[in-house]
Amino acid sequence: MTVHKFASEFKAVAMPAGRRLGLSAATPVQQVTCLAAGEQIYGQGEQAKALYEVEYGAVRVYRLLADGRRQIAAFHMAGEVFGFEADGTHHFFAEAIGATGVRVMRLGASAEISHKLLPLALQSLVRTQEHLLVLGRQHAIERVAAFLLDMAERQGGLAEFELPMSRMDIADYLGLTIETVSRAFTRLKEKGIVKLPGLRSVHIIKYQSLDDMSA
Amino acid sequence: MTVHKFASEFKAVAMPAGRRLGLSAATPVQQVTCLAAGEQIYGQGEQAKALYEVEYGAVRVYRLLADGRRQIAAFHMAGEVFGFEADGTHHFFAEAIGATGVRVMRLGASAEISHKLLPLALQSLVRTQEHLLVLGRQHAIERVAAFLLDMAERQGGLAEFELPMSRMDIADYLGLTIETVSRAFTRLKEKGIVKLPGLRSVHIIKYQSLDDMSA
DNA sequence: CGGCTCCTTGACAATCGTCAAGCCTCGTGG
DNA sequence: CCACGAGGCTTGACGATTGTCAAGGAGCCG
Repeated sequence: MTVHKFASEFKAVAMPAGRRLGLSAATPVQQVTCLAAGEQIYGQGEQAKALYEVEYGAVRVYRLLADGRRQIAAFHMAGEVFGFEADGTHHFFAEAIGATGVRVMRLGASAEISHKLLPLALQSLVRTQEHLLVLGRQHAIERVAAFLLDMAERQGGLAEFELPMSRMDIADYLGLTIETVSRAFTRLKEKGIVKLPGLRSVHIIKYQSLDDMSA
Repeated sequence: MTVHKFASEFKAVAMPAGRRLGLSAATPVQQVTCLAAGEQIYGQGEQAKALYEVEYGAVRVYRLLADGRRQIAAFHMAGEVFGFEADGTHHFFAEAIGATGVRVMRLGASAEISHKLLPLALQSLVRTQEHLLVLGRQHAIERVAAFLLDMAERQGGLAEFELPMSRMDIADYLGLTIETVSRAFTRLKEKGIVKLPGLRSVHIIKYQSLDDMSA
C-alpha cells in the first residue's frame, strides 16, 4: 500500500484574541473561523475543547496508521457538527478540505446542553455505522455508488453537484485506492448511470440504478 | 459471496406485564431479561423504545444487505450499553449470541437523563470509528489481531479468555469470510503469537507482536 | 505557454473469496 | 458410557477483485 505524507503541522486557528474569553458561560461561546484548504482543525492526541459546526466548505476527519495508511472516518458538510470525543482527547485529525468556515463552540459546563448534543452525537453514530456496512461488505463499485448517493443527498438532493474532495480523499474514505475509485467512476460513466462533466462535478442520470447498486 | 439466512423471527421479550407501565417516570424503568442463544432483542425498522445494558453474555448488532451479506457493527459485552438510535427507529438487528442477560432501560423523558447517556453514546461512537479504521485499512491478519486484543481487553485484560462468538460472527464483524478468519487464526498460532486450546478459547502468548500487527 | 498536480488507464501481482472436502467438537440418544 | 450425527472449523486449490507499479493525459495556475 502506497504511503503518503500529509501536512501535519498544526496551524493555530486564527481567532481574534479578545473574543476567546468567557469560556464557561451557560451559553457556549460561538466563534466562526475561516480555514484554507488543508488547514488542521484539531489533531490526534490533542485535548478536545470544543465542538465544530461547518458553515461552508467541507471537513475530513481521519486517522493514520503507523505506516501512513489513512482512513477518513467522515466528511462533514455545511450544517453538520463534529468533534465529539469520549474522554476529552481527540483520537482523530480534522482538516478543512477546501476553503471552509467553521463555527467553534467551546463547551463550558457541557452537562447543561447535553440534551442538545445527544441527537447530534447519535446522528454521527448512525452515519458511522452505515459507513461500517459499506466498508465491511460492499465491493468497490457499490462503495462508490453509496458515496455518490450520500453526497447528492447531503448537498440538497439535486442530481447535479460538485464534490468538494479529491479522489484520494474518496479512496481513503471508502477504504480503496485512487485507481480503484477512478475505475469505478469510469464504469458508472460507461454504464450511463452518471455523467462527469468535470473532475469534481457529478451528474446522476439513473438514480435508481445507483440506489440498486449501493443496497 | 455466500448468502446465509438468519433466524429473523421476532421473539417477544418475556417480561411481566404489570411492570411495563409507568414509562415516563423520571427514573427509567429497569428490567432484566434473560435471552437464549440467537434470540432477537430488536429488529431493523422497529421503534426504539429502550436502551439495553448487558448483564452477562454477549450481544451482536448487525445489518443485512438485500442479498444476505451481513455486517456486524458491534459486539457488546457485560457492562456495555447499546440500542442508541437517532430517529427513534432501529436501523440494526440486535441478538443474544449465547445465553445473555440484558437490562432493559425504558426511556421516558429522555432529555432529563441525556447527560448520563451522552458519554455512553460517545463511547459507542469512538468504538465504531476505531472499527472503521480496521475495516477500511487493515489486512485480514491485522483485523484478527486487533479483534483479539479488543476482546482480551474487554474481558478483563487477561491473556487467556473465551470468545463468546462463532467464527462466522467474527468474520461478519471483520468484513471477512470464515475461511479467511480461520487462516488468520492458524497463522497467528503457527507464529507462536497465540495458542488456541479450544475452538473458542484464546491464549495470547506474544502480546507485543499482536499489538504491533494491529497498529 | 510551461510546469505542476490530479486523474485515468493498462499490465501484473497479491490478497481474499469461492468451492469443495475432510476433521473436530459437542450434544444427543441408544 | 459409547456411538452417532450435525454443525462448526480447518485446509487446499483455484479464481476474482483489488492493490501496485508505471506511464500518459487533462486541467489549472503562474
